[in-house]
Amino acid sequence: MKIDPKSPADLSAQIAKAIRDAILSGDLIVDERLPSEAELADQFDVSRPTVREALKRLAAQNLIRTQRGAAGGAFVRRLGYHEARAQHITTSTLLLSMNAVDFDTACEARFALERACAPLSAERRTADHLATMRAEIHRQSQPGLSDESFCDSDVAFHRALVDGAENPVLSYQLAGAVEAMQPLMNMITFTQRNRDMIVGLHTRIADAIQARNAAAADAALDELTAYTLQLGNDAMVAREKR
Amino acid sequence: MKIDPKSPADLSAQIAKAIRDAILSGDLIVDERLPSEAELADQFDVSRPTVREALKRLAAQNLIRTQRGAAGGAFVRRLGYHEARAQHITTSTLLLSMNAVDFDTACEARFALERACAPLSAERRTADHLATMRAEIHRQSQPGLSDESFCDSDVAFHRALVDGAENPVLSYQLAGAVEAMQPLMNMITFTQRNRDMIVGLHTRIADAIQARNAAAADAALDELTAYTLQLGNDAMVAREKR
DNA sequence: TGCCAACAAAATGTCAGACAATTAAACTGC
DNA sequence: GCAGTTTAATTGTCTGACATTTTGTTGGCA
Repeated sequence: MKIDPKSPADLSAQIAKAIRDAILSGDLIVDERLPSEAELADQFDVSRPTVREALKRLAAQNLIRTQRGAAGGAFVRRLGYHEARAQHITTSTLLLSMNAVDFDTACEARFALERACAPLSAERRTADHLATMRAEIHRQSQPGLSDESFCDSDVAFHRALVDGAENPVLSYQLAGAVEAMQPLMNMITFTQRNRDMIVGLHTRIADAIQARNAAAADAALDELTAYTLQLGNDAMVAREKR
Repeated sequence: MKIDPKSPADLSAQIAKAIRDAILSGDLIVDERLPSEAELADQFDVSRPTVREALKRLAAQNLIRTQRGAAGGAFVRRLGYHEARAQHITTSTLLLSMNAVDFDTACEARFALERACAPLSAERRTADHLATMRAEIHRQSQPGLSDESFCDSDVAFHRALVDGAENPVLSYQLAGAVEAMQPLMNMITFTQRNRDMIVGLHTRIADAIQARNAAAADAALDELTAYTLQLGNDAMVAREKR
């Protein structure tokens, strides 16, 4: 691992890159301890604060964790599904919020991906997944629910649908699409009639998944896609009038 | 923005979180300049190195960029598709490589998602997308191509397929699934017969997309999924025998 | 007046050294 | 052998300084 002190890039960025590459290439394996900050400073011929900045960069990317104390130091961190999911959601949310992605595009992407999971979910869903879906449908039917809570429940319902496919990679990928949509969905004000319609479609989806009927689930999702798009466009129109 | 000096968490982590929240909540908008390091140190009542560690954390997440010089400082950065894509791919690759995800699971997820894009791509693909697909098919047919180059071309082909849907959110999401699979695909040694088979299926897919025939594209992708799974399992068996 | 060069100012990048806090391991006395 | 204490290693933080880069300003000169 070498760095170029004459490069225009920050030393701490170069050091971070060198270590990151070592982790990605497998030179450093999970739970392996990196040299101490003082040793790294020696190796790269820089000061300790510079090394620390590099380590903080890696820590921000969840690549390492640090421990204080005698046997402490920086350790290569295992990136679990949970952290990866959280990172993916953050990135996706930021991408949507900072780039003025229109509702239609995000919505289309989300439902297209979700429909890819439905057949697998129909095949493999457990009783647990069904129970979660039913519980969320019940929650969505409660009168006096705030728009935010309704959206939360919506996300939970769809997450159960995706999880039913029993494929953690799929769940991870979908999390970014579904959860990142939430801020956009939250801009919609749901009338009671909207909610009844959505709850009805959710029920049809849950029924289809329970009956292991992929085609019926796909049809219901198709209708839900169209309805959501319509609601979003109505909200846009109302927003512009205001 | 406040921090708690008695919290067990690092001060730099707390400061980074405070600023990150300010960006995510919209208190700080794109291209806005943050206070200088010295001012932040004053505000949070910590030293400048601590502030710097916090800023490096944010820089590692592509949330800010820094400029040196008189009118320099830290600026809120717009997260573009390109950076988001790169981050997503890094996270996905790491997730797959560090968690011993089995080939079948990753493969299933990838092709399920890709099949979700095929109908849209059949509808909207431009001549450019088709040309890229044909070019990659031609490259894959070249004799003497290394396994790595073959995989690269495979990724490029599928990327063109996904891009054909003309939905940047879909392209972004799919990048994680398709590109992160590459290290796993690279473990496969392709015989000439394998390649012929894959090129044939790719040709059928390109033909279907060109004819705007979603059903035919889906069928070909289905066969490609099954064939890839078989190749992967063969490779696993060969690996264990060794 | 208008332009160019030199200089000053502001900001980040880097360094050195020190001390505090925390933790595991070594040691010591019983 | 064990419990309590000490010690050493390591990260976390602070202070102060200097280097580097960039911008703005100011002064002189045509």
